[in-house]
Amino acid sequence: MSEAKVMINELLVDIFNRILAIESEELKQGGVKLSMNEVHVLEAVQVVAEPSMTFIAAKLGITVGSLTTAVNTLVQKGYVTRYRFPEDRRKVLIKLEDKALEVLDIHREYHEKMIDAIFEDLKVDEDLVLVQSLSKVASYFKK
Amino acid sequence: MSEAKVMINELLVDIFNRILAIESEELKQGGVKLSMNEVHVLEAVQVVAEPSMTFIAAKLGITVGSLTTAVNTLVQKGYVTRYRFPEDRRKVLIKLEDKALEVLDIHREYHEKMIDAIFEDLKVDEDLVLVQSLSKVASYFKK
DNA sequence: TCGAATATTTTGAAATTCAAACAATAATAT
DNA sequence: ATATTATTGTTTGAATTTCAAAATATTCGA
Repeated sequence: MSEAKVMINELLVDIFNRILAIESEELKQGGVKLSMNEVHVLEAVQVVAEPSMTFIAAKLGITVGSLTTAVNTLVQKGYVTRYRFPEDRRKVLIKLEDKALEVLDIHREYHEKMIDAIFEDLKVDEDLVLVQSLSKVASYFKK
Repeated sequence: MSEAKVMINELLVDIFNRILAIESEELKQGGVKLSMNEVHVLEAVQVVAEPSMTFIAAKLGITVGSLTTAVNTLVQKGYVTRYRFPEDRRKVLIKLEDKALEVLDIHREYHEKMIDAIFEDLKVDEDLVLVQSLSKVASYFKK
């Protein structure tokens, strides 16, 4: 591997290893009582086009069974509610309650700070390269 | 947030959510019986300067107690051994056995394929931008 | 309508995690 | 030297998270 490749690899591994612990710490300081796992479920519900169990689980890379238990506790804590999708009553859709939206606001602020740190000092055409590079990583993981 | 920032954010979240499941699948197909967690422990042992429990746990972003249980099973399965560091007998250092090195070879191949996919079609000066951008993300997470 | 396919929950068990208590060794201060 | 404090790691006890497989409900297609 070339020097740049070795570096990219180490950086990705490092970021991956640290990100969860640090996000978790940030949330705790923001007064949020949920685990990172639970917050990521909320985030996926918000982002996914149709928030059914199957789609949310796919977005998170976990099984639907795992998601069921996660949603159980979130429902119990009052962050989300379940409802049947009228057009296809097999599907269970998840709705975010106000409590969840507050948490997601705090989490989004953290993400924005992170992204700003990345973009600091980058020029416009460099932004483009970064977006394209990350697109490649993402599509590599999707196929 | 600008459009580029929104995209970067979504890409990072996507990559993060998928990477574990896919790495795990790749390993299974390579005939490796270990979980991704266990493989990441081996990886950290290999990378860290002095493979003591504290340093390895810090590299992984988990508590030393959690690492102890992970190392217990890896010792039991014959992938690593523990030994006391003579210069400071409080420290327990971890040594990779041949079995572990084989697994890490398979895992490294996967990482190389991933990195190659990223670098495909990128030009040299674009490589530099990517490295610098990721360095920023990494240093953001370290401070 | 009947059987296959899809969507989700339940079940049972294993893996992973943490915080706090405990034990051993080293460093510092008195 | 010896007591105190700090560092390093393991153990404990409990909670969380995960999965695969079985069970249930609904929809779709023949």
